[in-house]
Amino acid sequence: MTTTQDAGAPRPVATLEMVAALAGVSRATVSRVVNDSPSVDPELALSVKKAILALDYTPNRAARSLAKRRAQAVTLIVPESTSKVFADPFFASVVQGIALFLTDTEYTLNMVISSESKPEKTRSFLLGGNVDGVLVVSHHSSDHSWTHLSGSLPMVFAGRPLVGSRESYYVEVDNERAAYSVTRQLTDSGRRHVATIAGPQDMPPGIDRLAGWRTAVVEAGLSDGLVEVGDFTLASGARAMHRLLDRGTPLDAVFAGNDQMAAGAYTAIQGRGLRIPEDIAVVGFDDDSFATSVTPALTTVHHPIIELGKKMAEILVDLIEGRPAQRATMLPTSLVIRDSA
Amino acid sequence: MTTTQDAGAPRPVATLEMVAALAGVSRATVSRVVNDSPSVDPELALSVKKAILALDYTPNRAARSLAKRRAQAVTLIVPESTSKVFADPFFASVVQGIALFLTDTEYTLNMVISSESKPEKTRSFLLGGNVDGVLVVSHHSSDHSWTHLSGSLPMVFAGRPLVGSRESYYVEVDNERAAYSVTRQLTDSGRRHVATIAGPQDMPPGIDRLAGWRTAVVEAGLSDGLVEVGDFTLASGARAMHRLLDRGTPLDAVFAGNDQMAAGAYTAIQGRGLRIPEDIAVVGFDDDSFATSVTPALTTVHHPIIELGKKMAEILVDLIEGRPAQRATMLPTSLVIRDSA
DNA sequence: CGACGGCGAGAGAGCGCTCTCTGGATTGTG
DNA sequence: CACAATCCAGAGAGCGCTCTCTCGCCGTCG
Repeated sequence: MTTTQDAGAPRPVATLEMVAALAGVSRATVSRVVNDSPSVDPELALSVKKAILALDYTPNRAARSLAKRRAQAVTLIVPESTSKVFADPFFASVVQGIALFLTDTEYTLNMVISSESKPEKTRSFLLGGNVDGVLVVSHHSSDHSWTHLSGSLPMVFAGRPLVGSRESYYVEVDNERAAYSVTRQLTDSGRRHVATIAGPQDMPPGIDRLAGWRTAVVEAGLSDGLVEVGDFTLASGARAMHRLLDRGTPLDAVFAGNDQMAAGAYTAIQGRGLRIPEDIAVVGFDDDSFATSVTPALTTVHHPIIELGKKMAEILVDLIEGRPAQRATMLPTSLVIRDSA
Repeated sequence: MTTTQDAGAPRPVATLEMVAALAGVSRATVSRVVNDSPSVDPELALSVKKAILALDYTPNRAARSLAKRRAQAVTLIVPESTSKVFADPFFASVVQGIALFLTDTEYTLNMVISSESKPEKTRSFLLGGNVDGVLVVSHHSSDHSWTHLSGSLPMVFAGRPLVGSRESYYVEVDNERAAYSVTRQLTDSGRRHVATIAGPQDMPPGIDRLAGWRTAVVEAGLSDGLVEVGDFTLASGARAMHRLLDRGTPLDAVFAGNDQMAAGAYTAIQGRGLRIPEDIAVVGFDDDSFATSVTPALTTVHHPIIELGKKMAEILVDLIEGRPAQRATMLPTSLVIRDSA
């Protein structure tokens, strides 16, 4: 019914000045209280706080950034290719972790989809002083197109970048070790024909998890030839499993590079009338929503993805604020034993 | 207190002033060129543009917002409950659509996870003039906690809000009609025992799709008693399907409220050795990644989710800029016939 | 008892931009 | 040809905040 007349009702936002007036002090003092700097008379501070409450005052971000020459914002870059698999539970959880950490800070999270078509736009946005730091989340290797920015702007990656890892800040888990240990779960229980559905071999997690599997099977004196590669999607997992099954060689266990592919493997295996884990044991990696939504519940490696996001944000904020941080951060994983192996 | 000796390298960002100096004009003129306002001598404009290029100038967001009294930013609210199912392909695609639209505008997208624990923080952030508009995406009904803000701030919802839909702006598809038509696909092909796995009955899509199914089966003279309710997750779809199968009554077709639940139904059906579509035909809703990653490929309703995100953003920007917009926007759906029915 | 030091609060100068207002040049009109 | 209307660029006042600098007050020391 209402004719939307512009941005709506007069929204009388309180300013620092108004608070100062109400509290009978100078702007500077209010500013000190707001940024709880030391050395403000407690009594005065109290009356300022009351005024703030009374006026429902919120500092204006723009004014603050302008004065501070700090954007008070960090940007999450979503490479376009990733956005297609935005639905990846990995991505989703990382973002969640990041957002969770940032809500307790002064930093705002903004998101840009970096269209490969006009990277210039993204670049100038980032370098234009609109952002204090950058987070890059992607499973893919292509995003190292951003690595070069890390000289001019703090940035943190999810996962070890394929190149330039010595100069970059990143957070990850020890994929290789975790893959090794979950594969051991298979070999230790007597499986003799242990295959793997590996992730893309141009991505560190794909590479490292395959390496961990290989170490385990070789150590157990088994063949390391049962490898098929997928792309971390459910469908690719199913296809890879079919190829494995079509080889006609014995097969009694498989380690999938992530849970989505494991779920795909399930449909292939069960579609052929085979049982899990009786005929073929399956283990995955990530412990995401797929792990528990399949039957039987998947034995997998718990990947602390939300933690990973939080940690990334934490490191970025440290960097922005000039605190020292270590370049590589490893988060612990743990084995989650369920019913599939 | 860290002596923030700004860790970042000297980042010599160009200012309007510098551009003006280089071009030999006043700041005002540069500003006019940047905002391509009319009435600037083309020749002058050209030299300004050259100066901009030469200095790699990017307007400072904070300064601009401060002067304009516009944040030039829109916020996406992610209710905490949703963030748990952030991996929902629906959510992911909507966000993608939003981001895609906004990259071509002056608006920045920022994301907040509204923790139910401290809604006050979110509220004051939104009302503090840090944001020009709000987008709310959630399958759930709880987010109408935000509806009351729509008086003070333009906001657009994904999907019809359960309450207050007359006063809200939202974009959606005609769930009921689409559900009707996909169910017709079942009844028209001679299925006589058409069940449904409905979504939550406290969410408009859940309600409307069930209604569409009901209309179709009643119209075909069939029973409308074969209803089980799920929560839009894969696992719930499987459970609901099992319940349907356990009824012991004849059943030769099922309409799942979304593709994820349809995928869940697949595992239940195939797990019992029944064939799709020979024994039971299955149709879904959304046409998301699940639709094509299952075998046989799912017949479903194409839900233009990315478009929906784009449209939401478009409407929000219209609202912010004072252009008129209609409250309810319906996007067209289409039937996608594959192999499952 | 005067000088000095320390500390807390105020004054005021910006931060980089927008936008209204003004003034001068150009064009149109009687 | 004088005067008004038109147009366009420049001047300058902020937008709301931070932060350095200054000042006034008090306690302490010589």
